[in-house]
Amino acid sequence: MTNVERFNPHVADARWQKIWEERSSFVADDNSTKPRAYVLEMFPYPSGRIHIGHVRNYTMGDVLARYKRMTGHEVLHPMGWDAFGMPAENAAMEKKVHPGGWTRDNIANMKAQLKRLGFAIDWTRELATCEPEYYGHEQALFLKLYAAGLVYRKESAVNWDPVDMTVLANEQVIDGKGWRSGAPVERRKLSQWFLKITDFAEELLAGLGSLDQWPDKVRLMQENWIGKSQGLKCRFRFPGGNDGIDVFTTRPDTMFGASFVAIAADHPVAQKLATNAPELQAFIEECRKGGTTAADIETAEKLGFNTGLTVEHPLDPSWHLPVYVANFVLMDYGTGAVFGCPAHDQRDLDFARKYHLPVTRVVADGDLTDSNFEGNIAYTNPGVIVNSHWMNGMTVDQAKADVIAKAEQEGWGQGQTQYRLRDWGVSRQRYWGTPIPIIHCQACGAVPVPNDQLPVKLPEDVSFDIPGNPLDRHPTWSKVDCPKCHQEARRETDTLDTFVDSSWYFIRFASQPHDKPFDRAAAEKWLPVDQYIGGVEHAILHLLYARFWTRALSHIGMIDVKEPFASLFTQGMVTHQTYQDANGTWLSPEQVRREGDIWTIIDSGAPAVAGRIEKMSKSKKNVVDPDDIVDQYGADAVRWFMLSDSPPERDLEWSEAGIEGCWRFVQRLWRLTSQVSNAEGVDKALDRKTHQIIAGVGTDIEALAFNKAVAKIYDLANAIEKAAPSASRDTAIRTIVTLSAPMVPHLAEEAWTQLGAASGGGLIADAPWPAVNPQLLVEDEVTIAIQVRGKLRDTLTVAKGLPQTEVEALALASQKVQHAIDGADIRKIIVVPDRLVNIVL
RNA sequence: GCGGAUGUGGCGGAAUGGUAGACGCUACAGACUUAAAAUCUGUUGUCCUUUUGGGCGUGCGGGUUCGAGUCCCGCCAUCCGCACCA
Repeated sequence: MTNVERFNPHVADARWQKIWEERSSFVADDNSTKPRAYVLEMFPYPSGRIHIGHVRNYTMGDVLARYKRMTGHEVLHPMGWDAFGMPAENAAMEKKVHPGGWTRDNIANMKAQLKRLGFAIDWTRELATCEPEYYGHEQALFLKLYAAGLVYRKESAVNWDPVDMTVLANEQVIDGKGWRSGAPVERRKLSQWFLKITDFAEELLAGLGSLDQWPDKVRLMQENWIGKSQGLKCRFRFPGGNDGIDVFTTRPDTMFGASFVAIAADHPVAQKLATNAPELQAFIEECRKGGTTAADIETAEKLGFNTGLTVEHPLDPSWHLPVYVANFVLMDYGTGAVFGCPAHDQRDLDFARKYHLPVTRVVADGDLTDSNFEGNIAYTNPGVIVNSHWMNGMTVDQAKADVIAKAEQEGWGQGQTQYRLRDWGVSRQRYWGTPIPIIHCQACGAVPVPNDQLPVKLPEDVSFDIPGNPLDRHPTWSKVDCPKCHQEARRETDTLDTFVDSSWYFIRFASQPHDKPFDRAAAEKWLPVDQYIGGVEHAILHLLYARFWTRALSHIGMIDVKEPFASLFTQGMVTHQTYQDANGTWLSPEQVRREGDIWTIIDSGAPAVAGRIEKMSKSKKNVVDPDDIVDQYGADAVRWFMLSDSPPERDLEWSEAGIEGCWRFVQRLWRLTSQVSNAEGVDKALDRKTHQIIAGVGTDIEALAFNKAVAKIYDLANAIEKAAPSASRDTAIRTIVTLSAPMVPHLAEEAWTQLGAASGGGLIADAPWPAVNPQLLVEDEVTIAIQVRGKLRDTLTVAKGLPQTEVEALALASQKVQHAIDGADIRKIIVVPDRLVNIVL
């Protein structure tokens, strides 16, 4: 093939990208009458450079978007920037740059990087959450939710870093110390804004049932996060009084097994007692100090403090139980108090053994019905109720219902549904976020900023040379008059959690008027997102918040969409081999050389160790920069690599050999396009292959099984190369270019022109997906497997639809089969039409 | 601890209960070339025979079935998520 020039991506990529842009090829038409497809990948945080995970994510979405265009859809495939957040403030502190400038520079760089990959994106809808045109509308939505009673303010405990003077997220507290300052973190009470996501707990849970295009894993994670449980809330009264301690339990059936009541350190009763009990005060302090890491919790001893108080058992007021303050009871779940039934709860048992409390069996463990419970492993399986007066003999479920009914009838408790989900605290004491549009007035309280004063813009003149929230110490920004009474007042200086920004961007993509967040009718035309693609790390927070926000907007009548993402796909990571030297210092792959199974450091000749294949990370020096590989191989080879081999939900290992292979295939495809012969004649076998593969690739792309689609295209390429020139072969060549167009669009455009298919200057991006001739999908000859006792002995190629008796006869005529039967009696013969014959001896 | 996923050649992975290993990578051999690159043609699960064939093979042990990588039961390993949630 010396006479054919190579495909040169360094020229072709940019040329086609320019043409797509000039022709607005990928701008979505709101008024189109075609069926719609909204394809969305999770928008990136503008950290500065795109990484290979972005490339994989956006390539997948791009293939789907381009395929949908080719199959006659009006496609919305937008891109934007999740542009608020802490890294910009950290950069401001470290590099003395303004967060806005830093962020906008990063966006410009990353946009240029994305453009080099030739994604079919409607850039006219680009948005960045840090721009007032976006966050101003977010403020308006926030105030709508506020007006609807879905936003409130309450005192809440936060992690406070006393050096940086800021609130830290739980993830930023490491071993009880601030991740940046290293100072011990304090628990502080601050007034914080909350969104009432718990109002939607049941809806969000029930809604998961309708999301049948979501991974089960993600639905399950959300289900667990919402954490619905049902049980009894009841009061254990102080003797003789009406006051008492409210307790929530999912096991009311075990109430006769109770031996103590335990309350959280932060429980009001404990707090009150502690005011004149220094020992209890000290114990409470001790509880608060306890670590919150997984290891801490697992090894933490169950500790309690006997308050000396007793309470009456609701089912027998003469029976008094001691009240402990215990370190394993959480204030923010249920009522912050539990009754302990040691025989049937492991924590309670640990606690009871330590403090020598009674352990009474009330659920039979098989034949074990003795009220005295032995051992240190609680029995939590189903069983029959014993040692429980009138409940004896009931099942656990019967007893639960019975106790709840009794409690409700007698008025000391009621059945209750409890959720683990808490309201969403959205206050952040930071600069680089959406200002919360509220004004605090001494006289009027919290007053919403009037709509005509939105957006509340961030001030530009801020300093980051001292810790704390720059908005808080800005000399003038927070000083405003109350919109109601016009007295001096103060702006809220907290900003919104960035998860709020990402909770509605997909609506703004669908409709972006200047004067309101979105136009209802326009947004509803596109929504819900038909296919959402992103990392599984967002399985809970982002996806739950976005679902909540959409439901909240629906609740207040702003949009009639319940679930924002009809179909969700979570893609795997891109991994790469790691290397270390003898001292454990990480080495980049370019620093090492392989000789057989021995790895050496190129510079020094010292031995290197090939480590685990891990997610690309700077610290492990195994990153590959997308720009570098696009420089080297062009966009199409990189895109092809991202789609090949690994199923998209699994991790993909980057490899030099792999990308080389992709480069070779791009060239091979290019060479094929020069082989159009204008020969005549039909090659029926190739026609069949072509049409089978058209059908298969389409099915695979719709299922996001890109690795399988890629394999089928290879298969067709192999078949074309082996075929003799014919009209069929020329058609197959045109077809393979079309089929691969969503994956390698630059090459496909180039080839399309070369093939003369682009008469009139048409683009393959606008070309229709090839039609399948169903007749060609049906083989007229089939290969039938012949088994003897389930083992393959021979294969026969026969006409499709050959009658069973004839197939049987042919099978038995086979020498190999006769040899395998070896004269034995044939008990029966199973015939699966057109597939196989199994001779049973 | 709870929940979930995964386990197939040297590697990534294919396979509506019906011919296991498609397709790619690697490796090896050959062709072309002065040579290299590129390209092309083979071979590439394993063992025995080395031609015909045949045995064994989808983490392990059972089961259902004419037939199991696939379905059921019990283990093991790895990975992920959640976690003192009453």
